[in-house]
Amino acid sequence: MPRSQQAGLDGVYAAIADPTRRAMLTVLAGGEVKVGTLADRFPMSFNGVSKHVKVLERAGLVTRRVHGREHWLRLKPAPLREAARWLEYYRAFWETRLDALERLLVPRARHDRRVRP
Amino acid sequence: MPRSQQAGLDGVYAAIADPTRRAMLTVLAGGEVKVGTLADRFPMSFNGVSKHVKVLERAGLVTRRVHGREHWLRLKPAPLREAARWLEYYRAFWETRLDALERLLVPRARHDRRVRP
DNA sequence: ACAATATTCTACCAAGTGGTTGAATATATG
DNA sequence: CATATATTCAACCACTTGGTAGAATATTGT
Repeated sequence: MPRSQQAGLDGVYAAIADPTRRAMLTVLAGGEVKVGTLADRFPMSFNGVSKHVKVLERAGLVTRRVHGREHWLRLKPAPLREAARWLEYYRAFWETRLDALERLLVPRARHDRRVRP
Repeated sequence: MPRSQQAGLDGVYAAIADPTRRAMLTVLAGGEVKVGTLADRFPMSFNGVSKHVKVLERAGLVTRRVHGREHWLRLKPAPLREAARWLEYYRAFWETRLDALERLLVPRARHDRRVRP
């Protein structure tokens, strides 16, 4: 799988590495909320929240619908699916290579043959 | 699931958010390598590589076995398993809530009933 | 003992992050 | 119109990050 397809995921992993932003996604999963409503739920300045939202937007995890002076935020699950898929793909790939290596190095210590006392 | 159990994963997600470090994990999946050998494979100073390795170590993804003047690095897949598990868990959680909401809001536009012309 | 090797540690730099405050902008309401 | 509301933008701060270079440390080989 080409590096180019992977590039977009950097932002997603970076975004979910922050517990505040994960908490925001959980709030967003309950439906659209305004930036201000989101800000009320976090022990942080309005602007602090606004910045986190921008990070989530840049990662493609959240979209914004401006209605008058209100900005409504909506969770976009697609990049999460991608991120989960890739992580699992790589996890399996890395682990398989590692397991294969171990099988090569450890010369098959059979379980059904007892060591002579 | 308590927040405390989640805390360790921040480092893992942050670590894999960097493509250089993901590439390093792929190299490490091929078996133990010295820091220097790893450094030879990346277009970066030895010290740069050493720093990335420390990030991977702090995230628990890599362990170090010092043998004389050589430091051998080994991939530890356990935190990756955890990270993949949690990401999938949350992905499903967020998406399920979102889907439930959509089912609530969109009042079941049946497919098998045609609109009158 | 000496020189080469493998590595970290310290210091530095530019850029990014997480957070703040204050000003600016756009919109709604009296 | 004037004012309150919802939000961004700009500046700033302390800290982290990704990278560099140079000095220090530990080990090996001659």
